[in-house]
Amino acid sequence: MSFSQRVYAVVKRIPRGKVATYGQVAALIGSPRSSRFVGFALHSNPYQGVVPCHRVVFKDGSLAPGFAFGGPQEQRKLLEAEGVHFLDNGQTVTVDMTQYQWEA
DNA sequence: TACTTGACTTTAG
DNA sequence: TCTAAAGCCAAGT
Repeated sequence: MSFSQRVYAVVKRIPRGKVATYGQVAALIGSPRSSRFVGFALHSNPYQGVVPCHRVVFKDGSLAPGFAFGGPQEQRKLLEAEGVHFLDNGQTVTVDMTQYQWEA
């Protein structure tokens, strides 16, 4: 199983209504410092609709700016549709990690 | 075939 | 406490 396939396998395990961080996913596949490639693997996600890459966020709960989907707004909509609550301080929009972070 | 790049995190200064 | 740099690994050029 390739590195990217392991990434997809882990991300697919994230339940609806929960989110995980890049570092968390990287740690679960055995490479805690490979978070950069976790993002890269999701970027070239061949399983759209299968791998919920919108459930993967930054360590602080914020979303990837300008890259994901149609932008962070789109990712936010997907997560809110699953019941994930966002904290909007006017500047940045972040997921409430204390409540919604996935505990593997 | 080899080099560069990329949705990041962590550690050291 | 804040800033800077290193490290991870596969895909694209």
